[in-house]
Amino acid sequence: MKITIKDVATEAGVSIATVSRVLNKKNRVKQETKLRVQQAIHKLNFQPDHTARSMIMKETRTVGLIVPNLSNEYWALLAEVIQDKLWEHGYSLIVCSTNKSADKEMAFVKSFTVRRVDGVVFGSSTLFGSSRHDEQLANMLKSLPTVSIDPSISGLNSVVGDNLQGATDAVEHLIGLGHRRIAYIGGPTVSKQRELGYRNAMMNHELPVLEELIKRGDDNTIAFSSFGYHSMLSLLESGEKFTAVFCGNDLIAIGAIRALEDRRIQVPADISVIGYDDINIAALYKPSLTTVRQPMREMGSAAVDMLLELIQCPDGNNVPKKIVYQNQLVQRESSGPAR
Amino acid sequence: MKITIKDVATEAGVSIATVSRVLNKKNRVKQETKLRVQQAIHKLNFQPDHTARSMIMKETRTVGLIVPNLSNEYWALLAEVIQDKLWEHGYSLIVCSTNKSADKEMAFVKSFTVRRVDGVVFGSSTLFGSSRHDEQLANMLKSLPTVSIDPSISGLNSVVGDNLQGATDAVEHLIGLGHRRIAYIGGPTVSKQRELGYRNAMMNHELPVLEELIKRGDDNTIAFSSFGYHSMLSLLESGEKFTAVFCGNDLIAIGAIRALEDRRIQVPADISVIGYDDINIAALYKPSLTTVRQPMREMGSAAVDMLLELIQCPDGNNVPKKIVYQNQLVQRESSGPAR
DNA sequence: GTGAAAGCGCTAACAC
DNA sequence: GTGTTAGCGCTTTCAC
Repeated sequence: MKITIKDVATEAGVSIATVSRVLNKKNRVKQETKLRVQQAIHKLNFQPDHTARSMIMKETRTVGLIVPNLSNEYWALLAEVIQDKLWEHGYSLIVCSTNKSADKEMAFVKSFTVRRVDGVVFGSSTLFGSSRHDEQLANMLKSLPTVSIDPSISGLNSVVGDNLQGATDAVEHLIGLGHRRIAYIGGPTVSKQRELGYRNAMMNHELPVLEELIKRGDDNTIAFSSFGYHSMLSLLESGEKFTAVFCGNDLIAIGAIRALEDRRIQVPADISVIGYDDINIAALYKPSLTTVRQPMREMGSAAVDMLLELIQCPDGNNVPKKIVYQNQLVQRESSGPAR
Repeated sequence: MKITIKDVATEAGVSIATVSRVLNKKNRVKQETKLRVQQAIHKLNFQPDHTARSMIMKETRTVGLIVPNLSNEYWALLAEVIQDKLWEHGYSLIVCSTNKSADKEMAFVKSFTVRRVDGVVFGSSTLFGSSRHDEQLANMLKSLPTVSIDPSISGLNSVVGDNLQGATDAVEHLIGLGHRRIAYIGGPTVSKQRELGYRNAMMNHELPVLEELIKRGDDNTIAFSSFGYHSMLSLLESGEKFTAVFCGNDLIAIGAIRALEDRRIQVPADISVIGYDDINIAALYKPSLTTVRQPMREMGSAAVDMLLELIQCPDGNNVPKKIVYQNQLVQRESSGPAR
């Protein structure tokens, strides 16, 4: 049988109200009774029921997190940072990974409302369109204190990385190195902003954007690295000339490099390759990857700050904010001067 | 104002009990009233309060997970698998990462009891000794339906990988390739079983275990890859001869390979390297890593099965079980015949 | 300072 | 079939 506040009250010879008072250290209790109660608590090893408390206080001290998956380092790190910071403020984190299923996404949010979480952090790479489904999801999200990471959903607070700028910088770095024919391998579920950055840089320098040099793919189930591998192969086989390739993320870049090596093409001597995200392995890979860093720790931390503020003053001004983090080019071995 | 069961009852012109009945589809309700209630629920967009329900039902449909960290692919994958499977059974997952802090570990478990989670999955690489602290932790864990992953704590159900056997196989593979002087780089927080496997294989073949060829390290804060890098450097500088090295995990192996490459030593032509875990990058790395695979998906899935059983029949036979998964050697490019 | 009592939103007897 | 009522374990007025 679980120990309740009643047992403690009996043990200490006081009323449950008094026990509650020492538990919440709000109203002052006579030092002597307080001590008696504390002893009783200790003796019975009483743990106040969080569930009952939640019901009255109308707060669960729980927040929900939605991410596409955890096997992606990017999201795993985010989850870790968020959990860590939330914990410092007394909150627990329910983590949900969608595996890119829109249905699950919806079901998770629904479960968050039912569970009365105090807030939610929404990270998702499913492209937010204006479909019936997305609209419905956005509405559910809006009824909860929510901050969105990465997709910036109109009407919601969000923290995002400047993918457009990061991608532009990456491609301009390539152009600065003398490259003119630059390919782009985007991959499924990669931010459209990155492709846009590629186009932006090319246009800025009046370089033609050749659709033959662009690979996108839409198969969610394929691993990024193998997508990169096969895209590179098909690029090579197309016969189109190019001296550099900008990839939608690091895993794609690694796959692409593998394909080049298999064909005895040197990186960066023959072809330069750039990735995105700066995952752990980027610095360790051989050749180490030139890439663009998303400041995940900062983004996660900022998201928590925003969320906590939303939770604490629900009536605060509700003009949605967006925090945009700069993405930084990290030059390493995989990019070099054009032949 | 939140919509409650009362509002629905009023709207539908029935009592709250009837609403509850259609909600729980237990006792049968007249088709007609049921319809009226459902319409009211829909119209008011009523979401039954999970918190209130939990209090009565004495179950929160929540389980807690403790892992050292999420930035480690190994644990991230585990968390993902567990969350996924739990969700299918209607449970949510609270994820906590300890960053190897014993204090946090304890605090998390305490919060789990307070939050009345229905069960906990405990994964931790902190070596379980018999210290005062560990004993206390084990006791708290035992008061909850718990299954432990990796450390097998006496008195708890657990699912583990056979690190001893996996490591033995790896080193015997090296020995089979003609290697005689084999080094071991263990790293902080790496399962002791792996070192034991190394020693086991050496002994099986009557090969001397040279302490000079063993690197362990105890600095929790250092990244595995850089630990591998520096350990390899120090091994090289020690002047001791060796033709192969078995590493405590893949990241350490990658660090070690980087060090060898920096010294213009070829892998595997000059020195063979083996890792452990078979993380994603292992197959992608150049050279691809010979390693030992821990079947994380299976382990996570088994843990959930065990936990669910524990939760569903708390009075079941309580002889703790342990499921041991074989670890499989995966031969790739980084190991080859001894010179 | 402290206790009695009224709920929080729901489920589960127990009547009718 | 459906309504009434008594809680679940706590916090919080409101008296004293």
